[in-house]
Amino acid sequence: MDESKNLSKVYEPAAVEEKWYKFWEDNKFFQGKIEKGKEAFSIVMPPPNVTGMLHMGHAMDNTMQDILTRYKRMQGYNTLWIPGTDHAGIATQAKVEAQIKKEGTDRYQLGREKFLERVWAWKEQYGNTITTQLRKLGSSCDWDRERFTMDEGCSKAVREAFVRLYKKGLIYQGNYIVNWCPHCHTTISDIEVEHVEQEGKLYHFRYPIEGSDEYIQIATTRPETMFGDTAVAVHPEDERYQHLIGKFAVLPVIGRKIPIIADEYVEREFGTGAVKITPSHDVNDFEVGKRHNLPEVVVIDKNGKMNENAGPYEGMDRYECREKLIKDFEASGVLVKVDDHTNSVGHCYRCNTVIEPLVSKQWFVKMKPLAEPAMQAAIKGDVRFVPERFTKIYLGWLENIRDWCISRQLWWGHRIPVWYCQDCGEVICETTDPTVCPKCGSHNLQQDPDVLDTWFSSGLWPFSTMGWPEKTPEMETFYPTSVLVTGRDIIFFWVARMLFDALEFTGEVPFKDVLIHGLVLDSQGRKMSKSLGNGVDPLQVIEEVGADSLRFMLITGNTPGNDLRYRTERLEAARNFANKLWNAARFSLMNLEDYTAESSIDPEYQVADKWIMSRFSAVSREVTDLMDRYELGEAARVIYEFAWNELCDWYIEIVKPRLYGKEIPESRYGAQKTLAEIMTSTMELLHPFMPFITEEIWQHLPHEGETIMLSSWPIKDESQIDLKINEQMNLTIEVIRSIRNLRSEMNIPLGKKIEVIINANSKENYAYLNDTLSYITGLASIEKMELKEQLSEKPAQAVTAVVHGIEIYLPLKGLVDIDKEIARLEKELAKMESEIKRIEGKLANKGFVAKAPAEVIEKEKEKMAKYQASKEALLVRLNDYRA
RNA sequence: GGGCGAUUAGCUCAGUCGGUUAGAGUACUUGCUUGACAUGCAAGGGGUCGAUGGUUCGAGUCCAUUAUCGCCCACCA
Repeated sequence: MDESKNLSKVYEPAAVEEKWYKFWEDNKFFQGKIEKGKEAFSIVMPPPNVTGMLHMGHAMDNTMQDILTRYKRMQGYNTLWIPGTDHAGIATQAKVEAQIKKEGTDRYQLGREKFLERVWAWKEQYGNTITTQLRKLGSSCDWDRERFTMDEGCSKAVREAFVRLYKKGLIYQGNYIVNWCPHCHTTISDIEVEHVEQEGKLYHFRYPIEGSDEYIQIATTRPETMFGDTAVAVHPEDERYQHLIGKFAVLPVIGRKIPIIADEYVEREFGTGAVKITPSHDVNDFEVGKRHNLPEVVVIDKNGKMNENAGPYEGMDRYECREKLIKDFEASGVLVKVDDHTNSVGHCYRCNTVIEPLVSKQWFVKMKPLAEPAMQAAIKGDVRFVPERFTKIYLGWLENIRDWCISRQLWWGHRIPVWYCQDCGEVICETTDPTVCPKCGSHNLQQDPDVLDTWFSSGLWPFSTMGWPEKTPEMETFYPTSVLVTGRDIIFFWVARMLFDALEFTGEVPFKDVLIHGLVLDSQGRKMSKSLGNGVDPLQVIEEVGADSLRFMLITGNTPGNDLRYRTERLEAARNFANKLWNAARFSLMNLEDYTAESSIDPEYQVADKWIMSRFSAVSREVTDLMDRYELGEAARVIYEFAWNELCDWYIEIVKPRLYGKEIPESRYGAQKTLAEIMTSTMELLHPFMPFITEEIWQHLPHEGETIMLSSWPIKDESQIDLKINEQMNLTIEVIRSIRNLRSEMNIPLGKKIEVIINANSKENYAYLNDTLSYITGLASIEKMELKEQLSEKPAQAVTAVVHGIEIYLPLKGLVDIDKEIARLEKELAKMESEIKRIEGKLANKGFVAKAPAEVIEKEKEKMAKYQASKEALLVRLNDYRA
């Protein structure tokens, strides 16, 4: 163990953090134990992408989880925090595809098997990056239970879940309109589509009516889809078009006949009131098409290019086609006019390509039956969102949910466990790979080429990580988990899906509380993003100021659900706090070198000792309450203020003379004992927030046990809160402040010793101050002090301050400017009078006296008495001067 | 088109059940090489809590209206 003398003046986190993390991990302190009869606390980590890097969002999310986990662990819960990573289908595959592109090849040339080998190799190479980074942050998760969404167990869970849903009829295959990303070359689900308002054009075309000279004018934002038109729709009650319903329009260029139909979906006021219907490339048109049995003509292929149905435009990119078409139609007179028009266009959330809605054969999860129990769980309160307002957002989403398209045309992911018999067409879906068709006996089976949406496996995460579908000890001990901590941006993607999956497969909610936090924004309030280049790297920050400071910065001043701006000033404040703690520890250790917990000396405890212990009791209780309500930012603030203001600025300053001087061993020993205890307890209270520095300091201090992380949460008995002592110290502090203030106003530097006369003006105050006189002389740098219960003769040449009726005189022979002094006292008097007037008004208010709680009234009366006493003292002094 | 959040000191933000003289960090002013810490100490200045109306003995806090900014959701071509 280091000697305190060797502690550097400035805290150096790097070595300390590495040392302790290794110590904790090597000793398996993070491990969740399979124990019966001990209350469990469990969290599953939202799995970061396996090839990802730790960003500020992760740092905040995991700091919150770690704080809760460490807190509960110290409270004696059997604690488990399961870490893990997500295979992140599209993102990871895209990275590897980019890599092999540089080698001049692509996945199709490579083939499925070879390509997957490359992805696994990539995963092996980069998969540890983020878990290493999470360790640097101090995350106390159980690494022995680390999981990966594509490991054997999780894959088994995915398979089981799919088969169960399939057999229940909740997974089905069908030809529907889906969101296709022409760049990622796969379908994506509705929530993976980001709608962006865009300035676009509204093109008006005229289609000739068959067998007539008439035209029908339609308006569209997507001219190129006209080759897929299979009808023109008008509102059934639209008088303008009554005579055309049932007739046919003729598509320009290709000359195909399409019916004019009536459907209430059409808004008469919009455009021309006539809509071209393209069932295979528009979600609404798809619905209309279903209602009217319209054929579906696909005209845009999976690369976003026009196909053979686009006649002369075949092979063109969809936007190229649009341009060409407009030019051609302008010439041929089909184009009537072009209006400016803003509309919302769907983009792929991964690559930002404009989504092409198209009809294709995909797998879907039927949502209504799953959504209902998931909604009920929130309504009944089985699951609770913090802050509560997110319940409404969650419910709103589930209420309007549409079926979930889960098949992805990727290779990296869980392959859909469905086989098709090539001979009889039988569809086989089982938990074990089939080798023979149960219907025709054929061995010619082929597995569905697609993989599942990454979020399909994420939804199972809270229980797949615990070994479901097996009845594992983990499931029995730790499931359902206690709380889920996550960002509000993935409530739909993830939280909702875990809820309906858990209810379906385990019959229980997967977690009781959902703690939602906001985003970490840059200093200007913008989202941190790669493209903006405004992201701050948490690892660099850790390197510079340490993980503790980063954690503290991410937690303080943050409210659940709200965004947090990253500002270097705040980080510096956190770093300064760490340094402050460090130096308080240095001070303590310097003065505890000869300290032993057991001694023949009888400790003498003074007011300050009792006060700091009393304050700690109150603070630890408040912190505990705040933690239990997930008010982590407030809890951190309360500890900060206690440690810096009360402990460092007051207690340590007061206790110095007792520690330095060895003349009264009992007093010194009492101070040592209190200091040792308060420092240790404060480190424990702060440990969940700043695990490294608290461990380092704690280990140097007298302590019991191997590690601070397994010490008991330092909540004190309420009976240790001593209000009388608090009052006495507060009075002492105010007196010291007043004297310091006088010095400052009179320009007397602290170095210069002064003489002070105090007239307590009451028995009680006299007794109080008499007890703490040495603190006053010490902290106000007083050479000669005179304290009287009632001063018979008041000093003539002195400046005066009054606090709670106590008169404080600072004799300054020949230096007192009487006029200035009178002005100063008058100002003070005016202040008192205005306060008195305010309280008088309150107390004169019949309603207040009748309805306010007794203690509130009592408080007001006490204040009144104090102000009155001060006022009178001031008046007397003023009269002396005026006389 | 709906919903949510924010609006408090120059700046960035806390303020939970309505009840001290509304707080912190930072910035600012003044003075300090006080034997833990200048990443520090001491003393200060700085706020009509976005606006209006209401409920209440009492409102930063609750209700209504409204303004500005931000976010989310929604199939008007």
